[in-house]
Amino acid sequence: MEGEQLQAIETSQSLAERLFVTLRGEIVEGQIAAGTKISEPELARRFNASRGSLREALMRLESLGLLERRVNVGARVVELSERGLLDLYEVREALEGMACRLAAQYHTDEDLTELRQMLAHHEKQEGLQAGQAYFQPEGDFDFHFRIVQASKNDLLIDTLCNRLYYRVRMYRYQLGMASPRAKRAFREHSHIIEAIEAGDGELAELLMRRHIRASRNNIEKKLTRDH
Amino acid sequence: MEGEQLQAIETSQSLAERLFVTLRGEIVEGQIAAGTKISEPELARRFNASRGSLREALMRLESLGLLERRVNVGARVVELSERGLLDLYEVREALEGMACRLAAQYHTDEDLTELRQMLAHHEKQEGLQAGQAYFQPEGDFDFHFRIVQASKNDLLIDTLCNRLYYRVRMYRYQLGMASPRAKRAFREHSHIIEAIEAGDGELAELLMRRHIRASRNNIEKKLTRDH
DNA sequence: CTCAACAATATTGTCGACAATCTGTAAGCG
DNA sequence: CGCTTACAGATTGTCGACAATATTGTTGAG
Repeated sequence: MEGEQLQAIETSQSLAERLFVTLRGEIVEGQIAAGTKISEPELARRFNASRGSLREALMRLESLGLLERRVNVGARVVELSERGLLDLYEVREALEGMACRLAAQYHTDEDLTELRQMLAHHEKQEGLQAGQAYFQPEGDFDFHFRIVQASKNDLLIDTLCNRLYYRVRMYRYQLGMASPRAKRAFREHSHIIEAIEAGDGELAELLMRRHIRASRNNIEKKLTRDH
Repeated sequence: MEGEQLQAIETSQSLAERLFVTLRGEIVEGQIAAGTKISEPELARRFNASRGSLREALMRLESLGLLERRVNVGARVVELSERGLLDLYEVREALEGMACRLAAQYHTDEDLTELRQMLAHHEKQEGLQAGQAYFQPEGDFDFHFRIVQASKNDLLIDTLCNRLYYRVRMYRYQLGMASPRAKRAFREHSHIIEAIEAGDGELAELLMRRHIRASRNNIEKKLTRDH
């Protein structure tokens, strides 16, 4: 039994880094199910890596909030809960709202160009979407990602893009929260960009918060329906 | 030359954990200066620990944003910048504002009792404060800490209390940003608690954001004065 | 039959050594 | 004289082995 190859395509920086990226993907996409107990020796053998390198990857995953580690017990993939998802949206509302406020003030011309371009691409895809919102989630993702970049606040960018968003994607993949409100989301995105372009930070923040809260309410409703 | 003892008083969970706590304290308080290059072998010898255990501590410090690590180069204590401090306050404004909104809705009776108690203690100390705002910073800290706890949003609590606040304290210690606006801060704290008690989340958020933004403006003014 | 103490097993925490990579210095060349 | 290139030293990345701890299964007493 051979250890498997882990993405040789990546610019291989360090083994631990590659393990981290690979495992992060598998956890986010659910190939390693939520709540799973992680066995260090087993995973190490699987990738033909030492336990040390693997442990480094695990610790990074922990700092992402994708794993929970307890001393002398081991690591488990984080459990997905309704409460956790709703909490996440509250934090996003606060953070992305601020990102919009800042983006309205500090965005570059390039930021706006890319945002508009993204929106157009978005609209085109939406045209041939008749019930199947397949690529919508990733598109929505790019939009939020790009807005945050425009805020020019490195701490904010890091917190959202390198931390929370992986958790968001994990929930989307595994609880399948693809927004069935694609058309509405598109209009909201459009208005947000306009506010940013107009330099109206206050409005931009308000719209983004309302946008995210609408998603949250949508989820909350769906969850209580399945109760 | 003997390796030094690291807080035996702590409930020793694991060596790496203790190393982490110790180093975190030294970085926050500036005993290990900002921008310092970290030598793994040197620190390992200093604590009579193996490099492996030390590396684990370093990685946790990195995830706190207190260290920056680059592959095959090593770790440096993060550099303190004016921009970094202002960024930090923007994120706090967003997050703690939301914390207040949630606290107004979800706080327990115990939360309110502790907050009021803290405020009273705070007021008493302020009486004998005539220019020396020594303990003020920590008191202010406890207040914000307690508010966040009352939000009952685990992700928000973790992000602020286990991440950002260490960075805040590092800036306070090393750039000495003890608020010279103690009396005013006290009144603002008082009003925030009242809003939370009244269950007025909207007002509580507004007041907290204004409170933090006032601190930020204060800092910004001081920085431009020293230009 | 249930519960508690104990032994066996497996897993995690810690360590020291080796290999890969970077930094700084000095020699060679244009 | 300045720039590139080779070398030496040191540091980081990776590995396998040992010790400490938790978990599981078993046995015996009540």
